[in-house]
Amino acid sequence: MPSNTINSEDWLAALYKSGVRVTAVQAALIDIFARSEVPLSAEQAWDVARRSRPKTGRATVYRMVEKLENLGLIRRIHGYQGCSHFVPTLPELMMLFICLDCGRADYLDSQPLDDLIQQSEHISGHRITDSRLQLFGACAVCQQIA
Amino acid sequence: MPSNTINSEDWLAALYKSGVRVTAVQAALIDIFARSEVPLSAEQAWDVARRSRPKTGRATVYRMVEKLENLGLIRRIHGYQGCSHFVPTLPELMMLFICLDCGRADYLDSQPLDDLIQQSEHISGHRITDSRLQLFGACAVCQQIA
DNA sequence: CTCCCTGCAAACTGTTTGCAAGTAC
DNA sequence: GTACTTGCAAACAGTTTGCAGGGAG
Repeated sequence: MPSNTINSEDWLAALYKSGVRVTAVQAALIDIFARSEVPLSAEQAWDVARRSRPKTGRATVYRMVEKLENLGLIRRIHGYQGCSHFVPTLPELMMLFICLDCGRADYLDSQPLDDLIQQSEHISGHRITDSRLQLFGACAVCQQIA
Repeated sequence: MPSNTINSEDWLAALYKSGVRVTAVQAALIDIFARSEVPLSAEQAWDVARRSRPKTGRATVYRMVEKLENLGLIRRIHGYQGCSHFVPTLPELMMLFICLDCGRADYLDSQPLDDLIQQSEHISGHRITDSRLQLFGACAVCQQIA
């Protein structure tokens, strides 16, 4: 299904630019998030990281996740299973669909959402500066299987 | 601003109908959520509850919040400050705006969201069974003040 | 009278912090 | 060499669980 194509090198470059020192742990973590087909929590990322680097510290992963989130490279998703899972951020595509069967995330064109927000701003009189939309259901593939 | 008009009696009736025993603590908690102008966490609801009933147990509040959520009387919001705050559920109005200045919640007409979801279903091929949309910004009142 | 609800305390989970040693630059 | 990172262990916060006593139906 969705091809969350992320370029690890871009991420490393972004980290470097932000003044963060680029280390092996970081490169590993970035790779883990970039490659994962499903949203990962910090805890899960830690588990994966230890498979190749057993001595990786838990706190390191949590700190790294925080940095990646602050830099906007990963994005926290707010869903059924809690609010501690992250997906790589794809530029300008914020509308996220999560399949409740296979767990995979798909990024949808967010233009309709932008329109909706503009419309709501007009009607309500509020100034809307940020939004979170998550969609849940069965993805095209899982519908076939079921 | 928004008038989250909730009828406590309806809630108690819903509880009663669900087989839950109606007690003083429950009535108090329902009142707290119904009256609050801002989303409350279980912890915060506990704090409020103890003002009038100092011996109220923390666990009781957590259990009660869970029940109210399961019954659909309150709804967890997913926002900036975390994902552990709740607002009373207003029937059929799921689109929630949270003011980042005053913290208050406003319910917007969710029809546009329903349309958007239908549209996305068509385009993506996924079957969408649930959604979470949260909007953030400055409410009409806070814009005046600033 | 029965069973659910309550309060208390302890357990648990996910996350954060402090610190000495290590490492990028 | 300097300052940011790391791993470890301990601290922490929010939430859950077990249990004995109390109250609703």
